[in-house]
Amino acid sequence: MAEGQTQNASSGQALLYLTDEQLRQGIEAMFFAYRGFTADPDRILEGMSYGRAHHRAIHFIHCAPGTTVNNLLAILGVTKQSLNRVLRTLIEDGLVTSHVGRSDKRERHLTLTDAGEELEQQLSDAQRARMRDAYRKAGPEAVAGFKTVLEAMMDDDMKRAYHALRDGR
Amino acid sequence: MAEGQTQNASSGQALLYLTDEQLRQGIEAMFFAYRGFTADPDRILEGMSYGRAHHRAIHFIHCAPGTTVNNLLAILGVTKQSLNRVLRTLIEDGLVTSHVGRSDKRERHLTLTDAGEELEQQLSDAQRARMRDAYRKAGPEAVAGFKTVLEAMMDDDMKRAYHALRDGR
DNA sequence: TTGGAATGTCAACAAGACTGACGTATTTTC
DNA sequence: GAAAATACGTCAGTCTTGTTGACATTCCAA
Repeated sequence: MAEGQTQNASSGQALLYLTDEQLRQGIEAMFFAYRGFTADPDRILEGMSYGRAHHRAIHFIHCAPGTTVNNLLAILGVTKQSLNRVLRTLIEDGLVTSHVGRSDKRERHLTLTDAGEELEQQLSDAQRARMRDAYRKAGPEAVAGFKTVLEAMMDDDMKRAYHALRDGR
Repeated sequence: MAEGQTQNASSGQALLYLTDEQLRQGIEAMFFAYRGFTADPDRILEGMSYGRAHHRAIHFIHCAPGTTVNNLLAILGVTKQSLNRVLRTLIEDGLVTSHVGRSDKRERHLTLTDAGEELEQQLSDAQRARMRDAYRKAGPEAVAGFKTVLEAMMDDDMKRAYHALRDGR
């Protein structure tokens, strides 16, 4: 408790950015920013019987076409039952296709159809537009810092997933 | 569509950080980092019949003791009915007190009890610990950039709420 | 003083997460 | 070749957290 104070007293001016108050500000910034981050795609999705869960699935299938269900599960961090509900509707609606694996026939490889790609574009255009504005306002140094801190906040296995996606492109 | 390309071609090297690929990376970083951000409090809350919604309410009541339900509503961005369910359990369990307003008897003023403050400490200690680690790893310049970008991502009314909280302390 | 606006509560419902159990096909291991 | 492990799908039930709609109370202004 009162770790901020301890930090503060023991290490002087240089670590002022680690006070409890500064951390609390960061926490709140994270909360409000995440709301903005999801607001635009949510708006698009609402009224078309899809939600944020569908968006996430579409996003990562787009990034890693032909990925397996298990793979997607690990990235999204949900149960297969939960993912299955989402995938089923996406497949029924013709946005995603599921192909039996060639080498391992137990696996299902997921890909976006043309309609799926179209929706993905629509959603990520909206999300990127906000991101681009924020990046432009903040400038390249701020963006570099932004990514550094975000990466430091991740759990190790998420960091792995993050890098796997990055390097896979 | 393909705005990233346009940007790229039209403005040369200086704006390379605004390519679609860079933006996509930022989006994914935001997704994975938010998971880490909520993981520790979630772990504490699980099994005590509370969830993230309770955490959020407790957090902001702690920051602005005596705040009204309406006020909290605006900050959290949910419906009053949704907040009410959460508040009711917190009040029943003796973590929050609700006092009828003196000047305006329609209002309820919310405060944390000692037990509420205790839980708040426990939760925010966990969340701050992760934040502090991330901050320390990233360094002060990165943290400054982090906050700049997050603020630029917020909607205007969230930005207002964010600053109101900051300045109120 | 009366009608509209604001504040908050109760009830019912939906999305999306979870667990647990089970079935099937396929691959791997012994 | 039989047994165990893996990958996937599904049914059923629960929980949290969001939503609307209806309603009571209180305040304020015409």
